[in-house]
Amino acid sequence: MISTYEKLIKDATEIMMQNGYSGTSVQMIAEKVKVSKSTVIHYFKSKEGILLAILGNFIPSAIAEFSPVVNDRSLKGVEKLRQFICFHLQIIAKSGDVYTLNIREARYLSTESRRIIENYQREYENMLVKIVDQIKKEDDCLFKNIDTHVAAKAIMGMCNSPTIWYKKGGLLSISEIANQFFGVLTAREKIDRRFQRPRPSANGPGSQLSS
Amino acid sequence: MISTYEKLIKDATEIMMQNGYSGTSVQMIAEKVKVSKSTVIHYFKSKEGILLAILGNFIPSAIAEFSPVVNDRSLKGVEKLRQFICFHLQIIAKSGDVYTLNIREARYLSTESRRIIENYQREYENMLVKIVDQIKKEDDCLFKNIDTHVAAKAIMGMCNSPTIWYKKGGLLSISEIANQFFGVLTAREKIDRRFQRPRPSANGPGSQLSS
Amino acid sequence: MISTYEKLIKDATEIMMQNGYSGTSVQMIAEKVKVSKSTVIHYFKSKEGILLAILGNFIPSAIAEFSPVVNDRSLKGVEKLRQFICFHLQIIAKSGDVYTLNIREARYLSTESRRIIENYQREYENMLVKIVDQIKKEDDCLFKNIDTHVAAKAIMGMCNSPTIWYKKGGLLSISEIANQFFGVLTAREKIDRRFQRPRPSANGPGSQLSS
Amino acid sequence: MISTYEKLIKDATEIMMQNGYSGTSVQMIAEKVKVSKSTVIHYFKSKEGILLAILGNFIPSAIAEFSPVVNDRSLKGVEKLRQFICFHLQIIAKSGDVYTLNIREARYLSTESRRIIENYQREYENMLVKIVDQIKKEDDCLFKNIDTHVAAKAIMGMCNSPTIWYKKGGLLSISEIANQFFGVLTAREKIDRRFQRPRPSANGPGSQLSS
DNA sequence: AATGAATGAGGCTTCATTCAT
DNA sequence: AATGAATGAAGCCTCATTCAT
Repeated sequence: MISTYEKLIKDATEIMMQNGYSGTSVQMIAEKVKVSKSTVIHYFKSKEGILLAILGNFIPSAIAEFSPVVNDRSLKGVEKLRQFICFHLQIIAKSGDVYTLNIREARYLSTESRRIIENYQREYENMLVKIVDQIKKEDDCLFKNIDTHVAAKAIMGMCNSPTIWYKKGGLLSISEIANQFFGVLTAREKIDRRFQRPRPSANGPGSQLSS
Repeated sequence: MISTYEKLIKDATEIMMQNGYSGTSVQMIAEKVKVSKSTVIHYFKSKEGILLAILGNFIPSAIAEFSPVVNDRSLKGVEKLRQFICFHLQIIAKSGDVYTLNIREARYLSTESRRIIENYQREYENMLVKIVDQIKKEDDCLFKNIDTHVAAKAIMGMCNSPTIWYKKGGLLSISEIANQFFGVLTAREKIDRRFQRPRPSANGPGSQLSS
Repeated sequence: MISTYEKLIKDATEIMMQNGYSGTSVQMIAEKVKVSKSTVIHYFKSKEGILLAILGNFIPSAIAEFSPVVNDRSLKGVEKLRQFICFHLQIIAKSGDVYTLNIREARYLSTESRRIIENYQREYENMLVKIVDQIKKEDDCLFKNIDTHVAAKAIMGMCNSPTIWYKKGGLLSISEIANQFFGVLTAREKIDRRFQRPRPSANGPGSQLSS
Repeated sequence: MISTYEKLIKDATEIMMQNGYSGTSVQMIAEKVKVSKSTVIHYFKSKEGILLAILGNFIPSAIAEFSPVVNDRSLKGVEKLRQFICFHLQIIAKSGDVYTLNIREARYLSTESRRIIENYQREYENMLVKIVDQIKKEDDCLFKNIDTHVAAKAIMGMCNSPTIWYKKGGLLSISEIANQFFGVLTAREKIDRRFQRPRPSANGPGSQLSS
């Protein structure tokens, strides 16, 4: 037997992720859960409270789920990155606008709520920061000379973009998109090319970036 | 002497870019321009009309401004990408959430409006598609085996992310962020390349990013 | 102690019957009942909801009140007609534009609401249809060769006309008007009747109308 | 070449008859005539002015058209009634809510406008009053002991009712409805009349109506 | 734990009208 | 003759929230 609160959190998450904060009304949640508006407020104190509860529930559990990968010493950073992208995109496919939801609507929130939310997000993003750091240590080309936090922001932005355009049943599956995103970040010259004759054109991107 | 309409478009753009569509009220615009709410509606018919007018004004002129770069036959694709990122980030720094504004709030719009907006966006994004295409032809590692449109989406997502976190006067300037984003996408330096012939030109983004 | 809802229905009925649907604002009702506009909407969901509630309350109870007469097997159809006219005109005198209110303003209503209202009206009008039918069977001259439904429409139109011109305290009382309307429909030749066999019942309409 | 004013009157009439006074906006008329709202007001001073102009145009010309029948000394009153019903129903079929339009919405009008309109209507209705009067003199059963004005009101009400329910292309044509309405008012055929002078034609409303 | 009653603030839009041109 | 600019008033509705039960 699922408690009212659990159902509330579950459905509120779904609705808010899909409609955004200001696009969601207390009424919408109440209807979905089949309780009264008053009951929703009763549990969460306010609309902000709903958001806070959702994130306080969602983000930590997402972190808990993915942390083992981040902390796995046997994995290369690049592989962790690949898995992170997969993980995040699956969340988006399932729940919608999980991650940006908040800040994007943060205008409407109290300073206090904002701070809390930003902490959650920082924590989540921190997983990515660690991964990028690891990659920078292990790989001699990826993210070279790039600020780790900016890189993390960039990757987060990329990974969140499907919230806008991804549609279930589209041409590409989520895992295909994940692979391609990974490719955008990591695709590099293949090993065998090192032995190919020097390329006639020297001003490829690589050349521009090397000192 | 600036006409009411021009002032309306100008201020409405500013307010909507900053507050998002649903975060903006007709009243807010009216107050800023110092006309009555009725006057705002008089010019735009409806709130949707305001959005449409803004985008119909903004996006085409952004396209007009950047198109020459896209079509410049003397430029390498990678350089165009660098310039695109700079261009887009400057827009964001100046106007805020120009590009995603729309779709993100698209839920609230009529199908018709949505179609129009999506067309604008497609046109804008198309510039990036062309650039990625050119890069794929010229470069043998970047975007290899990646669907051009997915790559464009990925880059757009990355480039739009500062709408969420960028603050004027932060640690990094917009152009620094732009350079780093560019680096995230293109840094592929490899040990063995160090032995390739030195390039005559040392400036361009590469120099800024290398240590 | 009368509940807010009851007061709301009561006053809303009064105001709407008098001012018509579009002539009535939610504000007017709120003021009369001394609650806020929000409260009115709280109870009825929308302005249409008010109309629906009024009619759903009013018409069925009017039908319930008059049905016994319609179904009374001991009464002649003509007598039922007389009573119907009286009944309907009394309603008009008391409540105003009860019956036509709706359809006349039906333009503004959703298809769904319209359907509901038309059903109410059909039910009400059906009482008249039954009466006309009975008359056609019993009387060898009234409504001969006339479509029952058209006759009912005609009579309804006649009976509703006082909504336009009737004023309390005018020259004619409601019951006088009712009698005259009845006469318009049923007055028949007198002279030749003198030669007919005496009718068992002398208290038909004829007796009331003849001098 | 039709003048703007003429087109304005023509289209405004059509729209107002169909939508009622408060159901019609200046904008609607402007759109139909393809001029600006200002132009509409320019010609009529105000929305009330539109109504007044329409009625001042419409009703007198309707009276002018039908008066010859009313004043025709060679026609029986009953025949005039038949023709009046036909005439009025044809107007309704063509123009909609011609007659009741006004008073029904009269609430919203200034006292002055109201007076003017009521005069128009009285004049129109007066044709019917005259007809009823004539019938009362000629016929020994119809409208016996009925107040002439009440009878006229009753008939007007009946004749206006199709504004509510008549739909072009319905089961009954306008002229059929007219015939049936006429029958509702006059069908008084009696068995004993069969022995009065034989009527040549037994079908059609005429047969029912001849004395 | 759960809810109905009630509300104030605000939002978008319609509308008739005035005014200057 | 015809119009665009501008507006104030009003209308319906949404929404988050408070309170008493």
